[in-house]
Amino acid sequence: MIRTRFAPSPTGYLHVGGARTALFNWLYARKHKGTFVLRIEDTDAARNTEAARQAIFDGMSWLGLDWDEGPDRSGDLRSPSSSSYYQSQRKPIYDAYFEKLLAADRLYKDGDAYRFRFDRKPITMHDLVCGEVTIDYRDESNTPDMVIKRSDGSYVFHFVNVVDDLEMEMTHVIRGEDHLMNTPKHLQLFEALGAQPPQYAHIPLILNPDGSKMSKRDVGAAVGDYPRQGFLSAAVVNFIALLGWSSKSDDEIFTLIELVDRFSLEAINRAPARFDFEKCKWVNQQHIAKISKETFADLAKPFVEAEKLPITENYAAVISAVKEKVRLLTEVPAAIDFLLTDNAQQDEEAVAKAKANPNSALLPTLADQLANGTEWSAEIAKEAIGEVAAANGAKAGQLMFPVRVALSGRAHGPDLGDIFAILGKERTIERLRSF
RNA sequence: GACCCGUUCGUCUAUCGGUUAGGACUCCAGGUUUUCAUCCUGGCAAGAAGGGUUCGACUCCCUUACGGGUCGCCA
Repeated sequence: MIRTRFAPSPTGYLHVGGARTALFNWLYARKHKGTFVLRIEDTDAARNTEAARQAIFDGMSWLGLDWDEGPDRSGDLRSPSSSSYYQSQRKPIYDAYFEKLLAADRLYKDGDAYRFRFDRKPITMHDLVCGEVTIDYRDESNTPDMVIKRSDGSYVFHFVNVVDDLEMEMTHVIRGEDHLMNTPKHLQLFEALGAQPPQYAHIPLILNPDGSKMSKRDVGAAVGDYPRQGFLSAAVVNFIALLGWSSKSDDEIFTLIELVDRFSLEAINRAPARFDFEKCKWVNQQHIAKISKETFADLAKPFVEAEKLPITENYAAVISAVKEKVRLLTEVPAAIDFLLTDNAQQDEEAVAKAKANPNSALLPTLADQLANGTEWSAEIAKEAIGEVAAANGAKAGQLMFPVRVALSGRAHGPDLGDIFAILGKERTIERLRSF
C-alpha cells in the first residue's frame, strides 16, 4: 500500500514550491490508490502560529488537495499515542526512539545536546528521480555528526522527520531537491533504528524568472495570493504540475483528475524550472474556457461585487459575453462595467479616436433608424448598421468601431450583438445619441 | 571553499545514437469573424564550450564554463 505525505512547517504562507511538492505526493497517492498524509512540522515554536498553520490548510483546500490522514481528519491509524499529526504533540514518540538510539550507543553528548554518530562509510541513495547518488561519510570534515537533540531538550528536524516517516509507515517521500543532501543522514538514522527507509524522490526547485530562489514576496510565490489575483485553482494546479514534470505529449491543459491519470515520477525532470507568470495566466484562460458559464459567473461574482458593481437581472448574459475574453477573474469587472452601469469609466483614447472617425457622424442617423423601428433585436440592430452605412457610402465594418465606442466607451469588448442585446433598445439609442 | 545535482528556442518542455531537433507561452505577420475576442495559418527563436567513443552524438564518457542545492543546537 502506497503512503505519501506532505510535511510542511508553518511559515505564514504556502510556497508555490511546497504546493507542487504536495501536489506530486497527492497525485502519486491517488494514482496508486494509496494514502496521502498531511503532517505539520511545527517544531520551530517561533514561527508556529495559528495563522501560519491556517495558511497551509487554506492553500491545500483551495488547490483541492485533500488528505486522508492529518489534522482534522479521522483515521489517525499511524499515530498510536497522541492521535496527532502535529510534531509538537508527538514528543513521547520521539523520546522512545531517542532511547533506542541511546541504547544502541549511537548518541553522545556535546554540551547538553546529543549528537548522532554517523557510520563512517559511503552512503548510496537510490532516488526515484535522481538515480544513484553516493555521499562518502568517511570524510568526517564534510559530514560532521549531527545534533538530534538540542541543549533545551527539543529534537531537530532530521530526527523527528525520520521518526515520523517510520512511525507513519511512509512508503514514498517526494520532496524538494533542497533535501537531497539530507537524505543520507536520514538513511543513516533509519539504519540505526533497524528500519526500512521509504523510497525517495527529489524534485527540482522552482525559481524566479531570473533564476533566483523564490521567496514570499516574489510574484507567484504564495499560493494564498492566487485566489484574489483571479486564478482558478485548477489552472494553478495545472501550471505548477508543468514545472518540472511533463506529460510527454503535446497536451498541456489538464484537470486534477486528468493529472492523476497521467502522473508518474519517471517523467519528472532534473533541472530547476523558472516561474513564468505569463504562461500561468494563459493556462488560467484555458481553464476559464473549459468551465461552464454558470460556474464562471459564480467565480467572477465576488470580483464584480468588490468593484461595487450591481449584479443586475441579466448578469448571466453579461458575464457570458466576456467569458472567452479574460485571462483572470480580476479582469471581469472592467470588462463588463459599461453593461451594468451607465457611468462606467471610458477609455479616453478610444473615445477620441472614435470621434475623429468620420463615420461617427452617422451615429444619430443610426439611433433614429433604431428608434423608428417597431421591432428590436440584436440582429435587427446589426442589420441597421449595415443599412445606415450603405446609405452613406460607408462599409458596415467602418461604422462598427464608432458604434462600439459609443456603446461601451472602449475599443475592445464583447461582440456587438451581445452589447445590443444586453443594453436593450432604449439604452442603445440613448448612448448613440449622447456620444 | 568543499560536496552533490543539473545545462535543448527568452521561458516551460519533447527527443531515451540516425528527426528538416517537435509542441506550448511571449512577440511578429496574414486569415476567419461585416465589430471585439476566440480561433486558424505562418514566422522569429535552441542542443553552453572543447575533447573523445561511434559509420553516425542533443543523446554515451571526460574536461572546462555556467546555474542550482547543501554544508545549523532552521525546517
